[in-house]
Amino acid sequence: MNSTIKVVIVDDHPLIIEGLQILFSNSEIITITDSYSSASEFFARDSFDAIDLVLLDVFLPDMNGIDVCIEIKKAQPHIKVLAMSSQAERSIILQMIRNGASGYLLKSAGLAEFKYCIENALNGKIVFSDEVSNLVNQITSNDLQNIPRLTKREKEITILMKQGKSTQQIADILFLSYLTVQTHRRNLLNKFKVKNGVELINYAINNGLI
Amino acid sequence: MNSTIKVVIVDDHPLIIEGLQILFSNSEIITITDSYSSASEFFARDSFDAIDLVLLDVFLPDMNGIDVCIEIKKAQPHIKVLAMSSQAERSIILQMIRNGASGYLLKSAGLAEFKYCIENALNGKIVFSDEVSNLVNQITSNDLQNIPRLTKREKEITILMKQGKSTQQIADILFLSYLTVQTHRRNLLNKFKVKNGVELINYAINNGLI
DNA sequence: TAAAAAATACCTGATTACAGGTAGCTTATA
DNA sequence: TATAAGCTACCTGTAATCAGGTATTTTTTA
Repeated sequence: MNSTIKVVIVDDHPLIIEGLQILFSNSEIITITDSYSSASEFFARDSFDAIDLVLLDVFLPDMNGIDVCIEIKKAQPHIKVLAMSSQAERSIILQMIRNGASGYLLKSAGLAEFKYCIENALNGKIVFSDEVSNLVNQITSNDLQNIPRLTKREKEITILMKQGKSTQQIADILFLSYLTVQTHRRNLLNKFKVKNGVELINYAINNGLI
Repeated sequence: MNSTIKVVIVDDHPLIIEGLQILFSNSEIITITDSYSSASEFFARDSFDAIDLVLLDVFLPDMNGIDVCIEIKKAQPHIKVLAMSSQAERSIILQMIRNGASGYLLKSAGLAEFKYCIENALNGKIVFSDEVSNLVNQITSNDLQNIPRLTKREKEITILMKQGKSTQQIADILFLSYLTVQTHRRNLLNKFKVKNGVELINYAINNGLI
């Protein structure tokens, strides 16, 4: 029986993958078994049984890390997910943890932190790299309220709004009725309790929704 | 005589440093001679003569990459500077190049891109990793002219707009006439050649104006 | 497969933003 | 001290957004 921890990496930065592989190449506890540069590549795996933990980049080219985390935990609850990012954004950290992630690491974390966090995540702990810990400690009840998520259509429309497109232009681009886009816009404003498009975009950017 | 290219890394991500060192460990052309995790560590070197190129992270804990680049090029013009970042922000790319950097690489770039860019930067070329190239190619005459800067009043109003405040609310907050705020809004849209407030805010954020 | 969520579409009225022009006053700066 | 740049303010008309309600169809999920 093999008792090493089997870790896969999902990150679109080849350098990070290289670095992690070197880091754990001599480890008898942790083995990097595979690495993927996109979410879809990862999900295309044949089997997920032999995975103990996923080191997951928060910003991937095809999906955002929160959605990836949700999908992994839904389909393979035995897999621990450790989020990695270059920046520590409170809202993203919170959403990750809320959706089942075992922790959040900054890529600027030291090598020892990586090892420590992976091992402790496997033991069921919620782990953060040092800088993130400080942020997490500052979290108030205010931050704990759920941030509504965007549906596929809503995301499309939000991105077009961000580009300065008008309701009519968005309708033309997405082949929808002007009235449908109007409805989506209204739903978005209600959903996030904002008063206009400018505030909506600002909120969406700050919370990593687009 | 030694003809290898001597490269130093300035980056606060240990993983990236590891990755780059591995990447070039077998190279006969490129040698990583040193690495630093902050700008001040780098500037504390005894001598800069033996450096051909600096791989410079744009976001460092103590200084921003643009200022580091300016200092390097001022004190040691013979050193080529290659900027590295996780994100491709047009305004930062432009400012880097304007201040003497030889190129801009995304950390998500492939290993081959890193090699290619370092070698060509040494030959005096301006180099970009693939994704960045696309962005740079999109730079139109619109972007090449200097980005207009915000006046004090305009900045106040832009920030309030970002918060979702209406023209009337902004007028109340700043003790101005509704009509005055209207004029400022119009000037802002003209100045940045955008069509509406959403686009304005997006532009301002992307270009570090607010 | 039934229930819930998402996407689609329409109507109406009120509010706000956008676009054009004009102009006096203040504050830097050449 | 000119001259430019910035700030202030007004008028008018058009276009777009916001806010309320309703409702059918499709897709997802329990």
